[in-house]
Amino acid sequence: MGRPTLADRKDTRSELTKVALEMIQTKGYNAFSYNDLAERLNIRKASIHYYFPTKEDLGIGLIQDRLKAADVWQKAIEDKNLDPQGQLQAYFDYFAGLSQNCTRICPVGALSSEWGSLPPKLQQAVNALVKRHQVWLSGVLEKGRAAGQFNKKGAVEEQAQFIYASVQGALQTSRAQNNLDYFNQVTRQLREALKA
Amino acid sequence: MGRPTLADRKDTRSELTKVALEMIQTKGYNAFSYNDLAERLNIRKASIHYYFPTKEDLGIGLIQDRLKAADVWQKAIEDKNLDPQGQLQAYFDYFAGLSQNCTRICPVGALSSEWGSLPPKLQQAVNALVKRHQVWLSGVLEKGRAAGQFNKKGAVEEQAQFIYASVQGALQTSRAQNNLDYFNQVTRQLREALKA
DNA sequence: GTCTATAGCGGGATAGAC
DNA sequence: GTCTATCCCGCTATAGAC
Repeated sequence: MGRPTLADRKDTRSELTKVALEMIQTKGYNAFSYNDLAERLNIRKASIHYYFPTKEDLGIGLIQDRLKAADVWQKAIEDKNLDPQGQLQAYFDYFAGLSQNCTRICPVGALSSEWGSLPPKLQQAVNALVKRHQVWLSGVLEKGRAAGQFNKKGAVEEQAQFIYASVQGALQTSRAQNNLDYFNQVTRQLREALKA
Repeated sequence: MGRPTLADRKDTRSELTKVALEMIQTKGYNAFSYNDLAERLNIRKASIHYYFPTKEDLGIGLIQDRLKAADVWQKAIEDKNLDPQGQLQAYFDYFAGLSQNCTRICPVGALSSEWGSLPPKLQQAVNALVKRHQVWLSGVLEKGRAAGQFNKKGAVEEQAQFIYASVQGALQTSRAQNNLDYFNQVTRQLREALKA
């Protein structure tokens, strides 16, 4: 382990995925470059290839980071002992916070919109993350049904898809309208639609 | 089937917006080039600048085309004398068809996801189209409420936003999962949520 | 209205020094 | 691990002939 050149950076790799994530959320996958990242981190763009030989590798690595972050988030929620209603609300709150005053959307939604231009392995990584979200939502719905908090219209998996799609679309349209109320109105109606 | 040639092209401008539209729907705004368009139309890329001096002009022109197409579609729906329920279903059917077997999404959703990389005037054009959709949806909901077909939970504008966001998100996730049932499940649940 | 030719820039990626 | 230097490519856009 060599001495870091820049004293204020602990982990270049995680800084890279963090900034790349932000750029995907704000501009999209095809609108940022290694040069953009290099300027933000104050390094040369060639250095980025040490961590991520190709941009595809960077995209995949970044999505895998989100997969781990989802694990951490889900465990943290578990520890709060919220009821299913509260867990669903925490999910909505997470995305409302991610929005950063209508400047960012979900990276998965961003990548899904550029689907046809993504390398297949990156598509697979995105898909795995979508599945993870939907499985978690299905679990929450299942528990909520048992607790009498949610209705039983259709399979939980279908309701999970409904929630997921609506949240993604709401984040995007909310940003385009520059109005976070848009997002909140959608989640309010989702809660209503799921009520027992 | 060969490419369109000079002989069977009636209107280069409309061919350009048509192909650019398709590419935005499949790959996104930042993932297609004038060269891509030139190859598809079998012309040289410099010729495209005659119609659209900049890519921004092309994007705006293409969205304005969609605005006109929305007018035409809405008038055609009017002529069918469908009840509000039927009009809403026609709206869903329109997007299911636009999906082209999970290869395309709504161009507005695509552009919304790349928001931070779009020129301001293109953002404005996109916003106008979103508004048009939501105003139409609000009108349908209003009539449907009067006819006792829809519930009156919240303002029609809020329900219109809910529908719009869910459709956009459903198209995108449907494609990522390569499963058009995904889209249909979401619209089914939307109908359920709106029921009187 | 479409062409050829090219300017000018920025993209991802690599080689090799340190 | 980060650097400099560089390659090759594709991009948007322009000039000017036809």
